[in-house]
Amino acid sequence: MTKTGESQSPSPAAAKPYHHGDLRRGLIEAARAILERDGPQALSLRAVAREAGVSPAAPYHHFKDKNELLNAVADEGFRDLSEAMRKAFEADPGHHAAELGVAYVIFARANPALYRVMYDCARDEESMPEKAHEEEDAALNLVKQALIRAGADPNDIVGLSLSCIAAWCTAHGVAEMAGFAQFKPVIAAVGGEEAFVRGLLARVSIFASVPGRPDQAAAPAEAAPLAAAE
Amino acid sequence: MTKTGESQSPSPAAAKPYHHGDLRRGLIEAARAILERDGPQALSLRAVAREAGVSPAAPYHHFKDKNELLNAVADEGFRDLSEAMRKAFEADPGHHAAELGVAYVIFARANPALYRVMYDCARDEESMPEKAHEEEDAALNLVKQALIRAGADPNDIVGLSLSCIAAWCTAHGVAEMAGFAQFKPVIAAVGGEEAFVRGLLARVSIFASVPGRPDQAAAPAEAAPLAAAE
DNA sequence: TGTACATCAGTGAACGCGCGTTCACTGATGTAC
DNA sequence: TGTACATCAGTGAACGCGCGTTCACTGATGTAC
Repeated sequence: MTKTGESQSPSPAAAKPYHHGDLRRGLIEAARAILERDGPQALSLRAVAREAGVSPAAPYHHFKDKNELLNAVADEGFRDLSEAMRKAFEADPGHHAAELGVAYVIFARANPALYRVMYDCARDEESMPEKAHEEEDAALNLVKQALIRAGADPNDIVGLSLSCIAAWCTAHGVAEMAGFAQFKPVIAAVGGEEAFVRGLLARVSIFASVPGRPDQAAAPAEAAPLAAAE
Repeated sequence: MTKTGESQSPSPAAAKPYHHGDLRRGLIEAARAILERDGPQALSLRAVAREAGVSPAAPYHHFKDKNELLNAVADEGFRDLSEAMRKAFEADPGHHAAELGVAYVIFARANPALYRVMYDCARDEESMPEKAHEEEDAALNLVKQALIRAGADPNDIVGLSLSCIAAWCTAHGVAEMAGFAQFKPVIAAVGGEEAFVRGLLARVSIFASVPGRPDQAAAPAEAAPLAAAE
């Protein structure tokens, strides 16, 4: 972790020094570059080293193994996602859950391969770094705040958890499927992907009876606001 | 595709004949066994051949390459999923969309590795077999029927499509995330996974205005700007 | 019914590949004196 | 300020592995006569 580079060498940095300076950082960035360019299945340790311009053994001075590098990448992803959601939350005076959902999906769609790595890390939780868990919790907390603000009962712990989880699941589903080619016509019809995503998030109520109202589920009027929307 | 086996040989089948009888079938079943037992990343062509008790080259008499085998497996998965949804639909006198969602999630949760293969096939659609597309369409049609039955406007093509897609996305999200370890406490609190899934599907309305009822639930104001936004 | 033969579904050895990881090493850094 | 040296971050060659795929082959099947 020696901060070299500018401290000693006045050379124009063109000389590709033996020491990298901050290879840990460089490797994570290389990994993200590969994800963006070639997708998740191209993300091997060797490819990352190659991308960073370093020998295949070099990463082992910074990460125990491939998994640890993956975790670091996912970790950073969760931080970025959480940050994006926080910004959206603060930018919306009403602090609506929907804005959090949109921010979530937009992030995932802008970084699909990274998102997939994050998801894979989240799934087998034993390997999940605690930092990522914290970011996840922070994001979920925003959702909880939004729901309470919208009138959810803060004392109904289980109900509130269910609502947060449901929101998360829906956002995940939309994030993963929004890019499906077969949706292109609909996306075009509603005027672009963000409108599409907002439209989807706005109508997940199809499954639900109104919470706290056991009567009726997918009510007749459902389609009406939809039709009006476009 | 020669139907051998029982037609000629009265032997007790213990003798492991040179010809398999229906290796294509056997390979697909072997693949599903591997998926169930070892997960998706264990699914190599060689492993499938091994599982089927056959040399690594044998599958090439039945599938052009690994991808074609994968497609066949996904294809069968889509058929099974569609079938499960159809059954649930017919078993429910009210033909509710929620029952379709539950059936979807239960299938995916019961066959997580298979579901993942199916999803991967669905995502890069160019490799998607048309048979699978048909099954998908059939399943989506059930959802559409359920929504229309619940009062959706059959003439609002785009709105109906959006609703179906939203339902599908939500089911996908729930299916993929229901197994997350961090949800275990909530699952226990609501009395098991099916109750959990039903609870989630029942409250996806958090993103939405209440169908046909602008009051209540997820803040009235929230839905309005959303709907207006598109 | 019996035999010759084309067809087909298997075998098993081999190919080249990229992978994760280890190893002994070496070049650069920065600190103690 | 100058020098000796411990520390650390790199190298590059090598390991064993399992993979997808190809190849020349051979054993079994079923059909034509």
